[in-house]
Parts: sequence; C-alpha cells; structure tokens
Amino acid sequence: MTAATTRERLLGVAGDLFYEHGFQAVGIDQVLDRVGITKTAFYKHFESKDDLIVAVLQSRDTQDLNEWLAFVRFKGAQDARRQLAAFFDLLDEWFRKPEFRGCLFLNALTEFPSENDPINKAARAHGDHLARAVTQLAGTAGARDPDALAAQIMLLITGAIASRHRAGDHDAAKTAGGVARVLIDAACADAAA
Amino acid sequence: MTAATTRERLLGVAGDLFYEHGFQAVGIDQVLDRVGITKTAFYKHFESKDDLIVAVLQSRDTQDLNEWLAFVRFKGAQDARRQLAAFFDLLDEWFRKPEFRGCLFLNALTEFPSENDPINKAARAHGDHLARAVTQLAGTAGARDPDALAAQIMLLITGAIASRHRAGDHDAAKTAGGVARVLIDAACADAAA
DNA sequence: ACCGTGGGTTGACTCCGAGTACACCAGGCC
DNA sequence: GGCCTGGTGTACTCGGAGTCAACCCACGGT
Repeated sequence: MTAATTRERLLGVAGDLFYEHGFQAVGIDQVLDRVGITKTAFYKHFESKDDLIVAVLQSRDTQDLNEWLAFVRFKGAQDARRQLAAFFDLLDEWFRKPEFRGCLFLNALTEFPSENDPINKAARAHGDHLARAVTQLAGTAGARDPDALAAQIMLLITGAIASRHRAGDHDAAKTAGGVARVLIDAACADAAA
Repeated sequence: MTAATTRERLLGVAGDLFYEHGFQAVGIDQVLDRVGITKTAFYKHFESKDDLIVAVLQSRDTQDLNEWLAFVRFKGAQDARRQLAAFFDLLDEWFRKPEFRGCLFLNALTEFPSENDPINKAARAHGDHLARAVTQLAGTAGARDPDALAAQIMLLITGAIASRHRAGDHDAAKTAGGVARVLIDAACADAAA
C-alpha cells in the first residue's frame, strides 16, 4: 500500500495538514496520529517542527515548480508568449478546486514574517525560483524588458491567488489573465507570433 | 500620558504586536506585559484571545478605511479617476516603510483559514468594505462596468501588497499603479476628464 | 552465530501559553 | 452604606513542543 518511506509520508501528511489548517494551527501530534508513528520516532527524522516545515517547503518547491512548468509547456506548445499566458489557465484550474486555501509558500511567509527565519527563507526561495522561470520565459518571448514583464506577471499571479483566497473570487485567474495578455502583447510588440 | 482606556490600549498594543509577529506567534502574556495588566484583568475585557483578535480587526477596519479614503480624496481632488489611481500612491508610501509586514487582514485570513471562524469573517469584512468603496468610486468615475474595474483594481492592490510582502519588491505599487492607470482609462474611455 | 545500526515502541518528564477559579482591594455613584 | 467597575495576586488545568531512558526487532557485515 504505502511504499513510501516514513520520512516521505511525514512530508506528505504534514504538507496536506499545514495547507488545510495553517502551520501553527496544526500540532505535531495530529501529523503523527495520521502517519501512525510516535513522537520519539518523529524526532529521529526531524530535529523540530520548524525543521519539518522547512523540509516540506523544500520538497514542495521543486515538486510544484516542475508541475507548473510541465503544464505551461504542454498548454503553451512551443510559443513562449502562450506559455506565459498559460500560467493563468493553470491558476484558473486550481482556483476551481474547493480545497483551495491559497499558496502554501505565501501562507508560510505570513505565518513566519521574520526574514532570518529559515522557514521564511525557504518560502521566499520558491517565489524566487518561479520568478526566475517567468523571467526566462519573458526573455525568450522577446520582451523588451524581461525583468519588468516578469515583475508584472508575478504581481498578477500573487494578486490572483490573494484575491481568490480573500473574497473567494473564483474568476480571479480570468481577470488577471486578461490583464496579463495585454501586458505580454504590449511588451513583445516587435516580436511576431 | 496615556489618556486612552485600558480596552483601547489593549487593542492598540495587540494590533501592533500581531502585525509585527503574527497572531498565533504572539502570546497574550506579551500583550499584557506591555500594557501593564494582569491576565485576570484582561479577561474582564475580552472573552478570549480570539475575541481580542476580532476586536482588533474590527477597530482597524474602520480606522484604516477612513484613513485610506481621506488620503485618496485629498490626493485625487474631486476627480474620481484620479482618486482611484491615488490608491497606488498610498500603497507606494506604505511600501517604503521598513515596518511593512503585509496587510493585517490578509495575514489574518491566512492564519485563520476556516470560513466559519469569526476572525476569518471579520477579516473578510474589511476587504468587502474596501471593495465597496472602490466599486462606488469606479461608478462615479464613469466606468462602463464598475464591478469589473473594481475587481481588477482590488486584484492589483492585493497583488501589490503580496509582492511587496513576498520578494520585498519596494516598487510593487508603482508596477501595479501603472497597470491600473491603463485599465482605468480603458474602462472610462467615454467619460471625458 | 554475533554484533551494530536504524527505525520503531512505551511512558514519564519539562516548559510554556491559554484560560479558569478564588479571594481581595480601590473608587465612583446614588 | 452598598454595589458595580476595574483592578491585583496566586494557584490551578489543559494541551502542545520537545527530551529522556529503556527496550524491541530486523537487517547486513564479518
């Protein structure tokens, strides 16, 4: 059944619970109950709850990034401009899900606001990785100023997530996507499709 | 010196601490130490920590909203379109401050994700109030679809806040404001300034 | 056959934050 | 004088994080 190692199961279960209820709101015991392990055993895998949180963020970082890029590359075919726009299709799908509870990494940033906090650093790293990918895509799309376009797109992405999260606006991705398409076209005016 | 009532001082101190460190991360004892009051006295003013949090959010709601609208009315003169744009000047000033830690209400939403939670409701109320004000402004500005324009502006506002909060992007308000001005002009194309 | 190691168990313990219970005290108000 | 409001102090429960000591069992290496 569960072929995964205990460490992997801990990361999976903890990630799900943290996402659903928040990091501080979830007790380690809840995680352990669901994994079926005792406290002592847990502390042989992780030094602390914070350590677990960092590990969760790191594992989801690469996982999520790969999923996103795969989706965008598939949906946007070979066209970098369409790939950029496809981010908002991805968001739209995500926003339709009832389990949506915002972005795990943005949530981590607000729960651990101190910049020296390892958790904060791990969460920021994900944003940086995504921003780097978007900037690169903006470059190959032929944007005059890839950094500027990427900043705008990142702002729209985080804005859409926060809007869906806040007022429960299910159409936030469509709203943001519409704006994004205009910005992308304007920034790449010289490059023919 | 402190002419305020104890309840007011509790709201003030708690609000500051919650904003700086997060709601769950701040213990009631820290608040009480700073106010100079004992636990028993505290519980004669508020039923619980959650009750305190709700009260803080409610008091900041009207407070902040009034400040925002006053700024926008001052800076935007009588022109509704310029008043809408002025929101981003306000954000820009805010984002320059080193104490910036995101939006208290957005933070509350991520720390208390359950929709039935009174804290969650109180935080959502603030967003609704702001959205209502923006929609009204969009109407008097002559937007063809005030709700749509307001949704776009709200998305840009929350996006800017989240971007500043995440990567520490100090220019997020300028980025969002530039986009907003384009959207506002497009949505009010028929109405002459 | 033997030993070490990794992953696991139980149970009792500390520390800290939230919240409660009880007894007491000052001042204003009518 | 009596009562309500806003305080004080101490001592308590309860739950979550994290520690500690002792033990178990399956494994791979020599």
